[in-house]
Amino acid sequence: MSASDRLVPTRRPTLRPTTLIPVEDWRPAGIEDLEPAAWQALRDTGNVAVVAGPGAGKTEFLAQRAAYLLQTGLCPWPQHILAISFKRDAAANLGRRVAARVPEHASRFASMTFDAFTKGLVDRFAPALPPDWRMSHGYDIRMAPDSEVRAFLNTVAFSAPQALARQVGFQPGRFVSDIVGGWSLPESVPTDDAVDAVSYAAREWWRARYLRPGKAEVDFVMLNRLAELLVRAVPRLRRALRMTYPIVFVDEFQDTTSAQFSFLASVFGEEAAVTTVGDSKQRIMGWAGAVPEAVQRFTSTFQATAYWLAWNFRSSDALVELQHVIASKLDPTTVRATSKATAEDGHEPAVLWTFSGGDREARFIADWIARDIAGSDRMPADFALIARQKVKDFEPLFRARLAAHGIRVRNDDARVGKITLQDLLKSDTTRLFVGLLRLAHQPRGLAALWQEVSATLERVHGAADDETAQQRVGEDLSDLTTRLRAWLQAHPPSTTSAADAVRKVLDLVDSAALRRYMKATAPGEEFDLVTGAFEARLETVLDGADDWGVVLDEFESADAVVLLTTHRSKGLEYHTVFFLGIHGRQWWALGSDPREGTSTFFVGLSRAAQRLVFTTDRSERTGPIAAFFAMLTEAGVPEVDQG
DNA sequence: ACAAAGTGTTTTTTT
DNA sequence: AACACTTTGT
Repeated sequence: MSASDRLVPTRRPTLRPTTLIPVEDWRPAGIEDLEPAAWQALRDTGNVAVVAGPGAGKTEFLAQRAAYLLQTGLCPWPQHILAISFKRDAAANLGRRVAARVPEHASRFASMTFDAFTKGLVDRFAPALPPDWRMSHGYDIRMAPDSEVRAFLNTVAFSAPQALARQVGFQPGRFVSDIVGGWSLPESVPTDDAVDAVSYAAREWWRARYLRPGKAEVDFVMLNRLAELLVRAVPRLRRALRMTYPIVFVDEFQDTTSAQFSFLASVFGEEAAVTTVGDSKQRIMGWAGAVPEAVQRFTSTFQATAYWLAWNFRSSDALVELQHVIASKLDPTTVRATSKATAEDGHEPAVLWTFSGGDREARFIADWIARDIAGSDRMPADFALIARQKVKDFEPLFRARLAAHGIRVRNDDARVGKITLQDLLKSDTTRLFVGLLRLAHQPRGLAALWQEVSATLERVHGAADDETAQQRVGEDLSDLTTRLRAWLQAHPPSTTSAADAVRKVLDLVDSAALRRYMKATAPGEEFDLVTGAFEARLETVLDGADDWGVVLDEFESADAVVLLTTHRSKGLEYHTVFFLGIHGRQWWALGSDPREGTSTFFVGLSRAAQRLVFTTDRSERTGPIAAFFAMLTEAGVPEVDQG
């Protein structure tokens, strides 16, 4: 999808709905009911700040509010709702949820990331930038590494006028997010040096990377600033945006950066009805530039009404109780949530296990998980191993100990070739290759996968709206899988190299067309990097396998115990969570920022639906980490020494 | 050649 | 805070 398609949705003409539901008759679809505060927030047509703790169903709330506004005509045809998320995953999830709830209105719900939206504006309207900021040779996207920011700040301190030289010593880690992100571009580039340090440094930054001969170089913060300038400088654009999107949603608002906040205020500050959802107790991106009190700032700047959701659909009553102890430390005014999840019998909800060493810990937990799976209908994917940082260090031990029970471990952040496992597994190229191999290996019973693969191939060959072309793609796919099947049968995994397998697949598909398609639809996803990583992953999983089905299962590791950082775990949930490494070495930053550290602790422990196991070693419990143990004691979490 | 001193990293997403 | 790695000093 190109940027212009996203900005003003033109995919296909939206049919005007014939029937609208009267406001008083509207009922939520797909769920039983909403809590009273959610009903109020849903019906509030002004700016709304929804404060919702873990498990409150933020995505569901937004989907229901979208359904309500679209079905009752409060967001009248042909106007759209713009839903902004931070991650692509979250944007896609919300879009899918709305499509499931109100398919007839889904085309008027635009769910995208902040960066996709601002980049789309820049790409479409760059020629309308004020003369000083006009691009002559396009731009490249490149994030400056910390070292480069450091070097830049040194140069600036050296070249700055005497009066400013001392003040431009900005923190390199915060410079782009706070200083560049907080500086609104003036319509003409200031020529006067005798300004404040912020304007001086920001202008120099733009000079070095953007206002230079040749191709400009930008990061997403700069794209945001350019988009904000465009909307400010081109009144017709601002009007068009407000006409198209009278309703705006922003998810995970506690993580909003200076630039994003200022963009929202500038574009949708008046007229549009903005709904934000978030939980300041889960603000763990402060170090990356999240503004300290985004929710409060929103409420005052946008004169929004705040609503507090108090139901928890995720966690059992006992775990909600535990969460409340920690939540109260972060915000003493927090109201205790009400668990709407059924507590399973026979579980100890929360416990602290102490171990004498990492190997002992991995073995004990692996045995425990294996026993639990054997005695229940749970799967490996119901278990998560969460740690504050450096999960890579935990990986080998847990992998080995769980493998002894035939259980896989997946670390989505692990490097495969030059990308992460997560990026590899999510890539369309990978999904296509794995799909083809699966269809070739197992010809029957994979109708849904056949659908997915042929849909991808139709898009690759531009056959989406052409029935004869679609038929040809279908025939080609049959032929391709037949030939690949013969090859797989002749080449068992044990005697095959990953390089040969990748070469075979690339040989059978129209790889030139695929490369072109990927370049157009996923420009950030380098085809060669993905195929390289695909080969690397395949090589590792080929090792010792004697069946292609097993190889593919191992490749995807869809059903595996996941190993992830607390940050990555945000928004996810698992039946059983092992929160590893409750000690000072993992939590070294707790002393310097107790608020953010405690929030990180809160995020991690609130992922558990039924069972939560904290683990630690026998090291000292003094220092800042003592606060965690005090909270666990206060919550009545028993401690068991497991040797 | 080796020790001391210094630096970077840790938690991350966005086309 | 703690560890890995690099640069500097003797």
